[in-house]
Amino acid sequence: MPAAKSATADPHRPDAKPRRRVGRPPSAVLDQDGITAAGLQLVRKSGYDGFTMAALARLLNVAPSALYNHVSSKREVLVLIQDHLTSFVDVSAFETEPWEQAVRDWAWSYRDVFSRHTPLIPVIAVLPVADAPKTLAMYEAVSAGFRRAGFPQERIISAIVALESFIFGSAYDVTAPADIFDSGSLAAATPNFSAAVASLGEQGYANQADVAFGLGLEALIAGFGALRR
Amino acid sequence: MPAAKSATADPHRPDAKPRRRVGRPPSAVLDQDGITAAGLQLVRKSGYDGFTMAALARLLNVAPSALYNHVSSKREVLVLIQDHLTSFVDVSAFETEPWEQAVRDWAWSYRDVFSRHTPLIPVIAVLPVADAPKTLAMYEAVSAGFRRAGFPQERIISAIVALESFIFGSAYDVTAPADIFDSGSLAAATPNFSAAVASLGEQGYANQADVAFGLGLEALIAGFGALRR
DNA sequence: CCACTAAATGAATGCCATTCATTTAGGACG
DNA sequence: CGTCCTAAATGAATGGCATTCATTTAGTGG
Repeated sequence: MPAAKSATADPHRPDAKPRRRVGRPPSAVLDQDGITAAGLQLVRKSGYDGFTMAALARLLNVAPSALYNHVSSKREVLVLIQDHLTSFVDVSAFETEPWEQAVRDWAWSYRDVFSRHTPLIPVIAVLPVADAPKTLAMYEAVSAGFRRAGFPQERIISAIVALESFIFGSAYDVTAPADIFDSGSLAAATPNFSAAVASLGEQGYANQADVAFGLGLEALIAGFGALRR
Repeated sequence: MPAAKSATADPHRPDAKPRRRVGRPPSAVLDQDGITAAGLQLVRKSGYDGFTMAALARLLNVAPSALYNHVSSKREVLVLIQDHLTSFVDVSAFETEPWEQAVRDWAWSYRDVFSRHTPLIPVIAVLPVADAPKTLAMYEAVSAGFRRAGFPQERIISAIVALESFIFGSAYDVTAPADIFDSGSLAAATPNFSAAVASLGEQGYANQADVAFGLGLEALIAGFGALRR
């Protein structure tokens, strides 16, 4: 598609405005894939605060109301972005690695993807899988891996849900400020907690959030591994 | 405090309006505790969608702008509510029960409280503890329990963070629709996943979310219990 | 060829958090 | 006892937001 030539008024600074005349255009400007791609681009540039329907429309060189011919709400755009992001979660290890390592690789990848998109978590967590085909594909790959590893059928979903819950919660941690556990002036009143925080700081350790995630993940893998038969 | 008498105009339906004349009132109408209590009441009645500064002001019989003499933003009200709710989390078992049971009781209680307040989770997860004294008190009680149980000092915070992440993620599950795993028309393409969902449904089991939470929690307790010395 | 429907614009609408000027009252200090 | 300073209320903006609606134009199926 060629860049729209400036054919009308105001040959000034702010270029690239919805310079298109009223009425249905010869060929459709928008579709769900394009909206999804632009949405992701906008989020990466401006974050979820800057992600507004108006800004999305501007990026797509379209009037805001045009978006509503293709999605029914802003929430639906978020769902499209979420589902697209899920295709970046790496499930390949379920084909190549033993179960423990596959779960480990998948979980780290899943957490990393959504730690940069925590505002989507409230959306994902209650979204029917039928509304998100790529997400469903991820579940299929993971479920298959669990079945092949000898998991009893009726425990597979519960185990995945538990892992996912841990992953979502941990994704928030990644974004927390480094000094989140500074008790400040109340430190004297919380000796046990403050001492624990201090001794954690003494280790030159890597990322605080990574340590906690690794610790919890290994416990879950060990615990769930025992369910196999 | 006696109900404000109708002293002015408009003796019509909508009673209880900010019928107070301009200027500083003889004694302060608002304070943070009152705002917190009204906020919680409003959330219980109208949910987080209905929780607006205007609605909160109406409940307190005050103009919306008056709130800003006591809090700097809506987010601060949410923080006040969050901290207040945390005092409902039961940490008493750390004084009376063995470590495993204490963690179990605490975790279930924590999840139950916030499963009815999931919109607070993004706020809590990145909130410096110094801004939430009751939350800090909870951490102190839990840390003390871990120390007494023989946990190495430098692992206590990571273990608590991991548990908390799991708890927050699981709180969302509680609110998910029951049919969230219906794959609908795509079921044929996801045989492993669909079979797992079906066999889960066959058990007459209790709450799906409770089963997953119990499963994950027991794995974490078992895994972390092994760290003690 | 004609009706129908899809896809754009642009102008509302209503809600929301927040700010600001203004008013009034209490308290500290002389 | 008066005079400032500051705290705490009102009410009127402000600007941003998602969403809706009337209107216009164009492609499509009978």
